[in-house]
Amino acid sequence: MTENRFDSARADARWQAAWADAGTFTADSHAAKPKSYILEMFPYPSGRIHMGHVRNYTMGDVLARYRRMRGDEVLHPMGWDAFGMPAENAAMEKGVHPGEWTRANIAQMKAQLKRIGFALDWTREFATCDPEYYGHEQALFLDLYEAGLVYRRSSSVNWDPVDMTVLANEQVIDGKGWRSGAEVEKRELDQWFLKITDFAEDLLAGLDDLEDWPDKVKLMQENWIGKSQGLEFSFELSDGAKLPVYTTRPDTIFGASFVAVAADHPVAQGLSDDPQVAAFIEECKRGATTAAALETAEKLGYRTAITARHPFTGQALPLFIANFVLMDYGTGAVMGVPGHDQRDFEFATKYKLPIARVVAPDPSKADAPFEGEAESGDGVIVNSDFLDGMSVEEAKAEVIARAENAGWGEGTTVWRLRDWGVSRQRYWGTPIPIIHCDACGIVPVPKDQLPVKLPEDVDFETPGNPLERHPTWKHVDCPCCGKPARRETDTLDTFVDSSWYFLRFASQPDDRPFDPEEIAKWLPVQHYIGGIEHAILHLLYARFWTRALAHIGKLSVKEPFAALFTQGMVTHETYALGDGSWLSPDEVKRNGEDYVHIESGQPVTAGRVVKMSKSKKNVVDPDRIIEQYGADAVRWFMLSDSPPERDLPWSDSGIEGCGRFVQRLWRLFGQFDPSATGEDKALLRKAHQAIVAVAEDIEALSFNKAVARIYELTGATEKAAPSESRNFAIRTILHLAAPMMPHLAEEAWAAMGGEGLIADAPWPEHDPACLVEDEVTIAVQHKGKLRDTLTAPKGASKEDLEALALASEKVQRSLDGADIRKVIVVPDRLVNIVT
RNA sequence: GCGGGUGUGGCGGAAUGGUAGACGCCGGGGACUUAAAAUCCCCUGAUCUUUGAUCGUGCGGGUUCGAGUCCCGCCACCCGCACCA
Repeated sequence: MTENRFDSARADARWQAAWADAGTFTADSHAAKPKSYILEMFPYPSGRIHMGHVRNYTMGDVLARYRRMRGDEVLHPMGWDAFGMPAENAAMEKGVHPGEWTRANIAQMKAQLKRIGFALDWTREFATCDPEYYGHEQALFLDLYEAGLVYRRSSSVNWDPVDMTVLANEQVIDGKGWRSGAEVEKRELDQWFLKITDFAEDLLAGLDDLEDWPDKVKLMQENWIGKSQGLEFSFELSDGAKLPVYTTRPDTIFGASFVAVAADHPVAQGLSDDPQVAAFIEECKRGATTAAALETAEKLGYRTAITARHPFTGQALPLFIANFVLMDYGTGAVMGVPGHDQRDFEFATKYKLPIARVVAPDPSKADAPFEGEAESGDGVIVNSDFLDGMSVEEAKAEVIARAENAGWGEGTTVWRLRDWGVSRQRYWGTPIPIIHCDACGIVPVPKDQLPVKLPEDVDFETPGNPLERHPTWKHVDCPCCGKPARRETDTLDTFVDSSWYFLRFASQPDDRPFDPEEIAKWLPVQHYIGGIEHAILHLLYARFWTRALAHIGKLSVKEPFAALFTQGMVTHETYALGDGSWLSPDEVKRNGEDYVHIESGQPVTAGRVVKMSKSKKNVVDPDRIIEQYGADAVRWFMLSDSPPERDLPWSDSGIEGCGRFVQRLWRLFGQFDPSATGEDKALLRKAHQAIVAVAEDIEALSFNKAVARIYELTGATEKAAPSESRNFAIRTILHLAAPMMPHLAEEAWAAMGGEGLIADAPWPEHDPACLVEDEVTIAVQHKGKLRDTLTAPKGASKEDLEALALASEKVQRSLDGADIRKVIVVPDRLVNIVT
């Protein structure tokens, strides 16, 4: 009696061991083959692999296995983004050392990944918390420091009062910390910065070359970098001072009716002895923090006694302190042109300031009134002296030219992008390799003393930075003068760790961070796959870091990721009890149309389908599913149905279907019959068509379509009678499905007596001659509707097709004797009869 | 507010301007079985006067012999940014 069920538990383990023993997926930098670097964003070792990881890594895995079948030497590595706050939180909550906690999580998650059978090169695995890794990172930091791309300054920072740490602008969402969700405060601290702004222009221009990045991501980066061009010029103030302002609309300068500065602008601060001014400044600080408040915030101003002299008309414009002017953009001061800027319009309306028109649709409408809002669109300049009649663009250039000639202003570019603050007042991160000496100032740690290792004996009893409190760690002798000095106790933002890990995967010498020549063999990454949530932060930093290293001659590549793919999330229905508490899918059962709580029998409300998250309890544990259905069924599910960029709704019946299909294929593979003879031309054609189509689909990352093709070919093959062609079709399915269901494929390959591992077998060749159809189905339309379908020989003439169509009984009935005005024939496709 | 995306059966989704709904899931019917599981077969957009016809891809127009697809104007939802001068 033959076993006719595929035993996934046995097969999964067997083939995972076989790949590991053979070193199948170990990448060889010296191989003569073409190289493919397939990379998925490495995970934070939070404790367990979740379905989102499984989906992400399955996509990369299919690509990696496919590229191997296509003859490439593939680098498909995995590692751990291992520094970060959760480890410290665990330390505080459970009294376990962050390193210990992290290592245990890594061990667990690695075992989980292995059970899914990913084609990973584990020989290159590392964690960013390995001293070897962060030691090299410290060396790179010092390289950038020497190149002048790192600096320290006191600055107002975003302080997260819950996590007790500094956040980058990018980590503040709606005025709240991205992790803790706590309201962010402002604090003055000495901080380390990376000069990402030096590369603003280049980072922006580089986006144009990233053809295989989603437009959405490029646009988000473009907006984040925020280039704007305009005029910076100074107003002479009535108190004799000069006030620099920045405007992108110098063409509207004759429409200026006031000048405004930010509440924290020096001019405003200079007036703060006046209690009214001080009170207004306080009010501004209180108001504008959250997005919700900003949306409805009224434009508020305080009119000072100072006036500003208009550079052309000499008119005295009132100077306001205004709540809508931002200190950290441009110069922190603006000229107010109410007619052509909505904020200025609202402000002028409230404070009864003149609203002049200086741009009009055409010169005859120079005095047209405004209809309740500013007009920021294009037009012709009016009421503006020498600018009258010019276009907006001409006028901009003219004003800039005159300002530059007269010396009171110049054309400038202003960026939204800020330098990257990398200091974190945290223990579990890469120590910044700097020593502070009272005599010598800031002294880099000599490279031969790297890595600066984190001390192991730390306590997490009190919030804040344990490095600061450590009894000995920060006390060192100055490398310059030998006198007692202090170590920097800040650690690096973990985004630094993930800004170069892809380089270390490609090349990992002991004595330096990487070898540029070896990097050049693999980079840029051919497919980089991860979540859209990294569209700005990680991806911009990685692009910057790579550029910065290229800039100082450490690298020859500038763009790390040739193609980016942002995959959708794995979602699941949510379940809630009447009191609003969430239930996990295990806790509910279906009762007809409704759900009930298994334990209490209470009715359960099925809610929206949203991203799986612990807080909503709508998670499904991959391990449990693998145990039940095997790795291949889970992998297949991750690839089926939803296009990869969209969300994938998890369903129990879906995974059951995948489990059934694994068994169905296993039965079909068992029908491979070496003694069968004869040709089945139609099936042969379908098999060859599938070879072409599945390859195209995989290359386009349309895994859902590749899956559908395999289903189709499977269905056709099952129905076909035994023949040599059928054997070919069976073998074809085996190869096409191998990147997606590798364990089943190996097991069947071995059972069929295939040589070696199917993981090493090439992608099947298609025969173009077999693709050609000899018969085609022709649609016949009349009055724009389908009336009949006919079978005709491929390549039949227009005349023949027309005659065939008119001979159809159904067509004749539809025509009902009407006069035929025109017949349109598309060869091999359709006949459309117009009456 | 600005920018981007999406909208197709009960559900996930297919469809170079050329047979809308491939493929999967759910559902219905049947076969096999003492019974069940498993498996296999058939049906499965809506409506109607059901050998057939009409309607149907968010809504309203348009181009075309022919529109899910192209153009114009809306609507809804999702995502990103947000007082950026």
